[in-house]
Amino acid sequence: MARYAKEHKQVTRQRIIERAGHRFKQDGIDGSGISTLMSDAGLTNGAFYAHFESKDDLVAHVVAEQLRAQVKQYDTLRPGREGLEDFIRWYLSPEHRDNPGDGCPSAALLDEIGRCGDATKDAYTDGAKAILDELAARLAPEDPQSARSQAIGLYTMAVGTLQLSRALSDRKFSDEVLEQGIENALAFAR
Amino acid sequence: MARYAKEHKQVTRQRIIERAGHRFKQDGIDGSGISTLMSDAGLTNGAFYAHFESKDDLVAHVVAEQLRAQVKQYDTLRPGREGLEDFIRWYLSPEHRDNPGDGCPSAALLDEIGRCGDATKDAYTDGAKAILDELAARLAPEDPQSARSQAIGLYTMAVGTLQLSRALSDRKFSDEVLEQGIENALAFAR
DNA sequence: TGTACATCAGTGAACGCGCGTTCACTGATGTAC
DNA sequence: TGTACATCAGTGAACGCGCGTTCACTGATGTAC
Repeated sequence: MARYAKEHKQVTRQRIIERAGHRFKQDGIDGSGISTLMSDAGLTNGAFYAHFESKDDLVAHVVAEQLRAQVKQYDTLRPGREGLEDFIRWYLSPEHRDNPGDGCPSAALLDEIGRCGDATKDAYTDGAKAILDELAARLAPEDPQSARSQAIGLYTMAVGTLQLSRALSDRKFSDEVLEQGIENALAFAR
Repeated sequence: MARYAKEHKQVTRQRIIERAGHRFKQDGIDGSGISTLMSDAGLTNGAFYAHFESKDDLVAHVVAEQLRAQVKQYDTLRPGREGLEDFIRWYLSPEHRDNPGDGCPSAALLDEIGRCGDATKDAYTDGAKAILDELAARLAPEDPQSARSQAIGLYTMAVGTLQLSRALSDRKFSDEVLEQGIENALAFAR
């Protein structure tokens, strides 16, 4: 092995975290083994413990990173309520439904996170607060209290709708759920 | 072993399915092994394959049974919209949040079901249709089209809210999510 | 009425496998002299 | 300038364990004679 630049190990660690995010969202946390995760990052299983204390430790960092990425994604939207509509239409699209690995971590992993340890739940809690703040700021900057409530309703409805659409084997029904979900979310955000 | 009445094996099978429902909702599907499931039903691991073809086969039957039970539960509510309010207040209660094993299968397992095979998704799809029909009938019997859309919004928001509350390690924040969720759901169902 | 046998729900040990984790080792590089 | 050594990210085999699954067996009962 070559002797690398100072930031090399950090870069590798970041790559593991990002690829693991994709894998977890696709196959679930319990459904993703260390060997697969390391192979996704172009490494072998043995190197894992040079980067993380345990699988739980990785999971907590992945969850934090995933929610951070989702907040960042909001910056690419149009400002204010229009951006919120963009978000809803992207979130409840068939493309998002069919590509969980590239999508929202909450939709892919929320019930599994509920069964994780404190470190992971702490990471999720921090991320969720940031996401709800971001949504609330776009909903009603002048009335923080009702905006917060509305943000919770909007986000939970979006997450639940996408999860439901993914659990349905009837394609037409699944499409209908997404379409009605967009109407519901747009109406709720109004 | 005693020689049993004709329905004995069916009764045992049903017991396995019901206890497995509780276990799955508590520990996840991937998180529940055959030995544990059989021990929950008062049996040993070897008997499993006299009742089910495979774990997947059990999962599909458990999902079907769980949603059937949830539809049945609606019969215990007051009729019409009032019953819907009872449902929302029960669904988004701290008791429900803290006892996933006795609660809603969608909140506990929805994203995992999305990663299951066709048999399980088929079972979920049938059950979800029945639940949405039940909710829609209570929302607006006179306008089936908008009632269906509203039912989808109400159910997905309830599921997403409960999941979110379970994933938060901050108790106060979790309580707040439930309380705002009740307000959101009641407003949405109106 | 008594005995040999068929039934069959359930037992429990074993199968190969992949899990999370550990560890002795590799080998390309920078550094010391 | 050349050589011996320290560094350290990464390798890959191995650990014990629990997974889903298989199977020879058990033993209490009903039935046949």
